[in-house]
Amino acid sequence: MTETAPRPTLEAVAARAGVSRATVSRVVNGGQGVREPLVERVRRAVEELGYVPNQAARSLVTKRHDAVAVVIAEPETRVFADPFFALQLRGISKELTAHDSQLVLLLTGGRADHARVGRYLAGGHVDGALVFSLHFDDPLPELAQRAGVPTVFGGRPGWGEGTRSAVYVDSDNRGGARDAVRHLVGLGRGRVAHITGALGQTSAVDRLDGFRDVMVDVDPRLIVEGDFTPAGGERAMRLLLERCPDLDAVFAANDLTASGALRVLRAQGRRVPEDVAVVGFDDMLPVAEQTDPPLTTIRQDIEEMGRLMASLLFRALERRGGGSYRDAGSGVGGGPSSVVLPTTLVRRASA
Amino acid sequence: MTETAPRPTLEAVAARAGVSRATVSRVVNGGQGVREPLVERVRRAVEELGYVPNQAARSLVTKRHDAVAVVIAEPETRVFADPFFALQLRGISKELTAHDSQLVLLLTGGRADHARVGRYLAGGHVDGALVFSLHFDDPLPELAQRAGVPTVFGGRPGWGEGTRSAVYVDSDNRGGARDAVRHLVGLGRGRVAHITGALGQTSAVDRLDGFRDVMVDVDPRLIVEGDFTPAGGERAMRLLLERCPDLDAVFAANDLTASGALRVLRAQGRRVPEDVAVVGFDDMLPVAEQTDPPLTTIRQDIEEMGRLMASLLFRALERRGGGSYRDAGSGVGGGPSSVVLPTTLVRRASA
DNA sequence: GTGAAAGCGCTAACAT
DNA sequence: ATGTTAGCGCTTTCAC
Repeated sequence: MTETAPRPTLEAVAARAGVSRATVSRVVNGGQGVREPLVERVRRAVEELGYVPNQAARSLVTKRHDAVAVVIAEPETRVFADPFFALQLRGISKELTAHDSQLVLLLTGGRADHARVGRYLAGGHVDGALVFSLHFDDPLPELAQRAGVPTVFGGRPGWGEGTRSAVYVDSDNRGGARDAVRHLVGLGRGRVAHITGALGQTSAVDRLDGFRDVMVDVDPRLIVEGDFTPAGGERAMRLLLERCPDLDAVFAANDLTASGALRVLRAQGRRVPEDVAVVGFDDMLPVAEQTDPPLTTIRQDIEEMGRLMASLLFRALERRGGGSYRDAGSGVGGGPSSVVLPTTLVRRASA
Repeated sequence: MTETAPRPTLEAVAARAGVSRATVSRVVNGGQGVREPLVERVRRAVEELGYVPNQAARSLVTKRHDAVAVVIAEPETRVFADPFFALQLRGISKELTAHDSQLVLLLTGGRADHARVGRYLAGGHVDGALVFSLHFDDPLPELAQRAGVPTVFGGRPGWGEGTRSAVYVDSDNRGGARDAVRHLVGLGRGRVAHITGALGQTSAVDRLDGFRDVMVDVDPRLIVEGDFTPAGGERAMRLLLERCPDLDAVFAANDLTASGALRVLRAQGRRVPEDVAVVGFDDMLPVAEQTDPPLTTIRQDIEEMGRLMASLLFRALERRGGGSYRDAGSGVGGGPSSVVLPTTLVRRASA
């Protein structure tokens, strides 16, 4: 175990350098308006003492934390099983680094954690929050709101109370779904099935809506609920083949679901795409390119979504000038507004 | 974007309840030694104002943060591609929740991030740190040490300067590897190959040592370096088949590596386990059970490792009584010491 | 049992 | 350009 070194304070550095605390503070924070010889003396003292500013003390007065919370409303197991989050975090991470902000990841796998997360956000540990994977009944938007923490959502939140003015970044789920289904129809398929995502999330609902936009009056047995996991895809596919052995195409709500469906199709001797054409959603490379056959899917730029979320958050932070974020943006009009990113069809072998 | 509510302070609550700040503080922190009617009044005021303590202010005086940093020295893409981390985090998460501590995840994908992580740790945001996936040249142990933050490592750290007294939790990598290789030998295999992990990490080195313990004087061409990823496993397996077409068994440094190796073996028409027997390491269920054929492997209880790391950290925190951790443990003798967990062979179809 | 007051370590006016 | 000083919001002696 590491030793307990009693950390030196500003005071100590000042004493050592023979200057006032204010001067040390100035040097530590960029050294503006301090003459060279003094800067040098202070720097040396800092070095010798191994001084590092106490952030709690600093935040107390500046109201800044240089940290942003990323809240993911899923249990660890799902978060880490789905490459989706990795990509999104990557985008966020890049943007935060550019703003010299720390990324603080909070996973909230269940009701019990919510209180803790709420306390953390309200406790003033972070300048803002990026919240993902919201479910319809989720209290998180409320919590963030009441905590007074500027928040940007990943994916359109379901309409909760205080969510009307929420800023979010989303993909054009409905439009992408329409493209996927039109592609299948264009291939001459008439019995197109849909395995939905977890319908507690707007992305799943939107994709279902897109499916329906094209397949009006579809046989309801051709729609089965999944949950965005491979296992869910397998289950749904089996059910589908049982109920509608004559289906000739499947639109799966995401690539993971499609991969499960493909396994079942192969196991039951259906050839893809000859007998059944399959289209996924996400274009998660490690999944879509590894399936057999490789997956035709709807691409969304997930990393960019993450980057954009962080970027919107910083824009908001600058506007409100919270704490010392006083290099406020030009700030004409209201805060930043939501963004919906386009999707594109990526054709591989499965459809 | 959420609105900016000016957060109420202790002072405000005190005024509203008609008591002193001290009393409010007492109530907020458990209400010991305050009479019932007052407690009630204060509670109501807290409720009405939506008061939440400012953690920066609190930490400034208590020196406690009720938060623990988990530092993973890998880029996001790897962290999220490897179920290993998910499991470990799960164990940690459980233990932290039990201690009502927040988990703050810091990913450090490159040299550039190290400074930021170091500053974060030294800045006094957390009570302790749990550090993973260390590489030999990693400056992280040094940083944590100098930051004066109690730290527990996941996996034996390579011997850096200040690492002599490091506390860590590890699996018996060497012993497990021996078991794996002995199992293969017991199956009558004579040409046993080894695909190593990333040799910059002690776990990979220890497993290689275990392999060598059993296969003394092994043909050096039977050892190929991998990197703990499926792609690395594929690459290594191809090289192995080219150099030693007569090999009849493979011990892969982890399950992910084994899965890559299996793909190549199948593609090249080798039957597993008839022609080539394969053993992995980790017993990562989503991987080991899904391969074709299911993988014989060495199980380590990863979740338990995580739980244990957190548990050791808390024990250390209690001992040092840092800040108000004054319910110090019985504290006889030195701090907690490292733990090495046993492994077990899990037999499936591949060997 | 309750309140008054002294800081925790830092930044930001304000003086000089 | 540098120093002095007043807090930031909270906990914690110490009196009452």
